[in-house]
Amino acid sequence: MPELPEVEIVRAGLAEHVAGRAVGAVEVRHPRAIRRHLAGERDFAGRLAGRVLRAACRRGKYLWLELDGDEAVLAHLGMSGQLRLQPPGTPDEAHLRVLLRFADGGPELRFVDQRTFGGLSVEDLVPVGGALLPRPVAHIGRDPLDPAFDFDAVVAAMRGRRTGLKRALLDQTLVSGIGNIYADEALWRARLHWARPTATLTRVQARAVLAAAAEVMIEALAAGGTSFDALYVNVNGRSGYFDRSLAVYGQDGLPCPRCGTAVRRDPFTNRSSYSCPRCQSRPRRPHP
DNA sequence: CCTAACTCCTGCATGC
DNA sequence: TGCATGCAGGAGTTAG
Repeated sequence: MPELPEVEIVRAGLAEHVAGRAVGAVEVRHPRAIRRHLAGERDFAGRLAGRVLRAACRRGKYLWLELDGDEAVLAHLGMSGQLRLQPPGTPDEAHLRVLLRFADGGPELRFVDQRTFGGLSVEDLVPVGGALLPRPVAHIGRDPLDPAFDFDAVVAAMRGRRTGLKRALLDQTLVSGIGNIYADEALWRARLHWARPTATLTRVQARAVLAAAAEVMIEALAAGGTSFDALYVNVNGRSGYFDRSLAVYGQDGLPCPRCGTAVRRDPFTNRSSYSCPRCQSRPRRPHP
């Protein structure tokens, strides 16, 4: 569910409320939430107790809290994960999966996840291309909001792919942080069709869609993220309101804000793509 | 090597 | 009302 802006808002909340605090008792309420921590529940809880959480970091949709000693608690929210701060004693949320208490007795950190696609794990930090990343994040590309994001290199790599443009935007090894919502919004802003073969893009077009992705995600960040329901909230349980600013995503049949043509929904890899049929003309030879 | 379908879950809206 | 179906903001795994 959450894409870069939503994950960044959560990261900022963790930096403000959790960084510098020592972990106390940890409770794993659902084993699936730590399935990527191969050593199991006891190891997970034991490894965290007494450790101080340092900086809150992010790459794409992954976020992590550095621990002393080249390790980190890695979190991925999947489709429905939330990290929330709650006063001790707050009743369990319906889908509470992991509970982190702190030695100072202050607000607890709770991982809540309806669909259990997300999870937590403790990982080694490894150097990758000038960054220090949790091992499972080593293959994830930089995101367009990263100061070190290399537009020229990504443009070249994208044009070398034999796939459709939206598939490329969603490939987290090429460019990270973009999900189904912001891919559709970036394509609309750049007036490009989701099935456009990446190999036929000009450099200017490829750069434009990446710039549009950066732009729309910065705007969403400023609006507190996109939320259609209670499934996305920040660490304090508040929703964002960027959904009011979406041009095409979820706007099937509604007028395109630019030309008034009805927005169309197409099936796309068992999900949906939303686009304006007039602004985003279908390529002569669309990528299947 | 690269690309794409499949798969893991729960809950909700929709239609018969 | 009850039940089946499809769909939802993700990504690792596997098959080709």
